[in-house]
Amino acid sequence: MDIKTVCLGMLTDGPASGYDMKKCFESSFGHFFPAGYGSIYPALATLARNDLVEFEQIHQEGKPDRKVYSITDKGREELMKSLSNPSPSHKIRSEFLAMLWFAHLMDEEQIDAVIEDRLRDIEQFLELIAAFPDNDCNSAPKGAQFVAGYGEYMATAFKNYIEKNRALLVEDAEQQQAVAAVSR
Amino acid sequence: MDIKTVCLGMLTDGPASGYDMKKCFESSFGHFFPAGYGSIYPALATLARNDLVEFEQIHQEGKPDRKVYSITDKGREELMKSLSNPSPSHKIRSEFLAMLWFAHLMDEEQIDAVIEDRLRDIEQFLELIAAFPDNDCNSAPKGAQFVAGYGEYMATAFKNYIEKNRALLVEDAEQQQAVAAVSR
DNA sequence: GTATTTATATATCGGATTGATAGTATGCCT
DNA sequence: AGGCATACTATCAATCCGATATATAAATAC
Repeated sequence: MDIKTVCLGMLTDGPASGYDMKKCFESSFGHFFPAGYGSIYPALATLARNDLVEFEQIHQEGKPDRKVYSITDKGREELMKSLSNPSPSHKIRSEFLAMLWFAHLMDEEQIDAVIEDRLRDIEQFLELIAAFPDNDCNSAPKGAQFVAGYGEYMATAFKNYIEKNRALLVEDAEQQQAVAAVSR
Repeated sequence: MDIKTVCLGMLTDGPASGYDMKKCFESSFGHFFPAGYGSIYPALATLARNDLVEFEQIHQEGKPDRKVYSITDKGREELMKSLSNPSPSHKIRSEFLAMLWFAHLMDEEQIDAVIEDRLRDIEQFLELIAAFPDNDCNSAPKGAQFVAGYGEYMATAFKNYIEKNRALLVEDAEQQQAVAAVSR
């Protein structure tokens, strides 16, 4: 289940260009499996080299050519093989949490700024997901609904946790400042 | 906030070797910011080259030498600069969710296996975090408590979501099988 | 009426990260 | 005797990521 596999999976829904796929990553997929052009185009090139996808070059007036990719039978086989992996990974990489681990080295303003930024991000994500599936790159089979539901559920939980526990961090900073004031 | 910065942060808690730090990543840090030897040793080498850390080579009888790293004043400055970034990232990369997005291409057994595997993983994580902070690489300041609390809260939420919604995925598979049976 | 931004599309490059592997020595289990 | 765990170091190929380049048209801003 690397980016190549995800691209293959997207193509089971119909032919698409690299640009189309990027939009799909932005609108929904990217929230649990991010990818930019630097990943997508090389992935498609490799897939094509291995005959797992094929493409048709379509000329457009006033716009760059499109390369529309479709999955091949060999590609479908490969995809099925990937989907039979019984223990797919699930990883978080959070500068946010890493930073707050060191909250005792930060001052109150910094902590607040970081937390507000994250809350904004979560809010934005919840808005985006509320528009699902209309907005989306495919017409929401059950799996996609499950995943979108996960996104909403977990984002809400995240928000709740921050709101309930942020005081823990900032009080600590206030306390330290108070201690510092006394010791002066 | 890359791995170099995280290593710097860890060293504010006292000197440590690359091996020590790896253990710290395994026991707690790795759950929101994974890193292996392939990241840690090059990071320490670069930090040392830039005088952000210094190290002492300690010979041991019957064991390989240890390189014990400490943060320098220049390193502390650099760390503070990194901690002033007001919008640290927070990313998920989940083969698990990517796979289930394509649940309609999988059969019931595969889906079940994947979900059971994830539930086992979550359970294991909850056990690990229950042992915090005793078990851990440092004595839990507020920030670390906040982050550990996040881990527990979110893992529990994840478990709940799966348990409440897994039927959605499997029923779908059953339904499809029923449809297939009728059309035969 | 020009300037900037947005949208459509491709693609690549340097740097960062990962997972696997290698090497070396002791001790413990069976 | 063989295999595995622990304690340390370290590197390498493969992959991935963020930023950037290129080109044109339409929309929006100033």
